[in-house]
Amino acid sequence: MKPADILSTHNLKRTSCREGIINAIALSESALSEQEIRNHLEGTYDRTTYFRSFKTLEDSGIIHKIVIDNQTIKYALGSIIKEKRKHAHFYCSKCKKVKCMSSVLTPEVRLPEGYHISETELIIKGTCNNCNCHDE
Amino acid sequence: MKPADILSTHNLKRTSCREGIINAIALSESALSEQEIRNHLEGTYDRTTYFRSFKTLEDSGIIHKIVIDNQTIKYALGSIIKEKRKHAHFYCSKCKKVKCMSSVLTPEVRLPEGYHISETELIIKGTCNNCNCHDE
DNA sequence: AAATAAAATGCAACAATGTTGCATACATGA
DNA sequence: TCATGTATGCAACATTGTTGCATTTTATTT
Repeated sequence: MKPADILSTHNLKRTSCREGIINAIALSESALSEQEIRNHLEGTYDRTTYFRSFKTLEDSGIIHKIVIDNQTIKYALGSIIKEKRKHAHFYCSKCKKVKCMSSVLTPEVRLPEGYHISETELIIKGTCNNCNCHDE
Repeated sequence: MKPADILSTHNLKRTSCREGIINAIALSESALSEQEIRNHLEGTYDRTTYFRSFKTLEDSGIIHKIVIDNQTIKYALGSIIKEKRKHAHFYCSKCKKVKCMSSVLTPEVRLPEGYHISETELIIKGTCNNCNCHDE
């Protein structure tokens, strides 16, 4: 599905910024930071526009935000677009890339009486296959 | 073990700020944000001092940082102090408290060939027993 | 107890991100 | 094409992270 269609499907207006964001993320095999997305886009947009675009796209489930630590925020396509189950995210401390690990699903946890779960995040940190390969 | 002893054990100088931080966290049943810790302390310290104190204490494993999202950062005692295994953290979206869920250990994940794991974080979001109780 | 060396702190300055209000520009359905 | 509801850009401000440097403090040595 094209970025434009994704937006229409979710009753969102088609704007170049939104389409660009979706496109950039869709083309990348790893999750992207705001900065990385900005570099991919042709047009130049205000920070506020990115902020609100991310929010809108996230609210619709088109993208999802992955917070590695408070200085490392990445965006990937949401499960609505890529029919994926809830998966873990891997952060490589060398190349700083974040990849969705579709082979690792987030566990079904059991909490004490009275707790309600809305969301579970599993973040794995380490070094990726690519970085380890170059080392040897 | 008292805050002062914890510091000595780790070859760190005893300062009121560090002791205060450890003390505040130790007395709380939930993880604390910088702001919450600051409110607990008697003395007033510069932001930089907090920043560096957290870093030092974290490097020594005395405390650990829990990043819920980039605007919600909490600190809890490290596993060195409380002999705990790596556990999940629960974030209540109502009361905003973060609790260490010692009953839920982080899973042992298996990644594709070439990946090396240094750390695994499991964050569960939802509503806690206390908040759900008051609802009904 | 005083001196000293090493380390912690406060202050200034700056970067990145988050966030809101408001005027203006734009997309889309009629 | 027009009208309307939105999206955008700009300004302004909050929070957190981060570094350099001068000053103060801790802990050790005399």
